[in-house]
Amino acid sequence: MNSTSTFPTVLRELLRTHQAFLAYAASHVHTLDLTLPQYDIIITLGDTPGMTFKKLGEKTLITKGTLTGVISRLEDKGLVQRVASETDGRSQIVRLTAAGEDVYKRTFPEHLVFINRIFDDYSPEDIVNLGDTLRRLHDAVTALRSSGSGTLTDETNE
Amino acid sequence: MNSTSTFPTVLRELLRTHQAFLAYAASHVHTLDLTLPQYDIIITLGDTPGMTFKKLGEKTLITKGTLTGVISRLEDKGLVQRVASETDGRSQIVRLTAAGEDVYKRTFPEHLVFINRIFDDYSPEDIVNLGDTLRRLHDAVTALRSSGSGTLTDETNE
DNA sequence: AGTATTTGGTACTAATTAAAACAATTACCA
DNA sequence: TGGTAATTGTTTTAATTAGTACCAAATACT
Repeated sequence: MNSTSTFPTVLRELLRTHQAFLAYAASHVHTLDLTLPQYDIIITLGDTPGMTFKKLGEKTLITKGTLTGVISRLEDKGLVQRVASETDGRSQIVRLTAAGEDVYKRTFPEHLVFINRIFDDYSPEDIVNLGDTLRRLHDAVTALRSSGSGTLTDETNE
Repeated sequence: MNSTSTFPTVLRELLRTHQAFLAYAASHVHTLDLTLPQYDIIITLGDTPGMTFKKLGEKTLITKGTLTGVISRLEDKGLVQRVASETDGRSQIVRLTAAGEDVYKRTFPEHLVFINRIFDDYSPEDIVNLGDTLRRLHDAVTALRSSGSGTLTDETNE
């Protein structure tokens, strides 16, 4: 009824749902001896010729400082490699090694099946509505973030 | 169209929305020289006589191992205190100190206004629908988690 | 009573996270 | 052209996170 009720209820549900999804996804990824962010990198680089740290961070929503560590650990495992960009002396290109490609091709299809099992009871329309609902909330938050009190930049997609 | 499209689209939106909300909330909480989990503890303990580590973890969705560190840091700041339970020798009761109560009473109302600004363009019905949508997704995930491959217990809400 | 199991909290490790400071490079612009 | 600003990735720090092992207290079960 009053405005104080929306915060604890609705937004806790957002956190709870997010956590539940991460735990579910991690239960599969951990069988591959990879962490969730590490696997996120693998599937983002899959079927691409590699990409810049900057673009990789935008796609995976991982901050550049964090990304350095994640990539280094994947490099130690021999799954990705850094290549200096030829056009920009500041940039590093990250791409899968042969071993990384192998992990991607071998595990991604089953990962997709595992994840999509969540939506077994969703109709195509339900999924569209879910996406719309989340996008609206996202837009409502980011609209405030730019005008509010933070100094965060508005990171649009590509 | 095919099933591979649901994962990257819809679930990325969940992560993106979650991150955007955390960044927005943190922009306010950081002005209080507190982290988000720390402030979460403060507002959870506010208007209560204190509660057990276990219950505090359930309400804030923070794992017990993590909770020990967060509470210790709040204790160092003089905002909460540990009290041994009188009925159960294993339990510790965590409760706000006078200083903690003061922070809570002084900042929570404005925090609520800050957060609820997100829903300025939402009708009461929109908010109910948002909650329902998130809860359905949460239930879909946890239903799999118990039958799937993890050993996680089903933590129902009281 | 007496042992076994469970429970509540702590300690420890590896990884992620955000934030700020930094070096190298590029872009801009007057 | 020369100097300033912006960008890219690394480094460092403090905090959170999940997970495991561990300890003490409480409960269950003979």
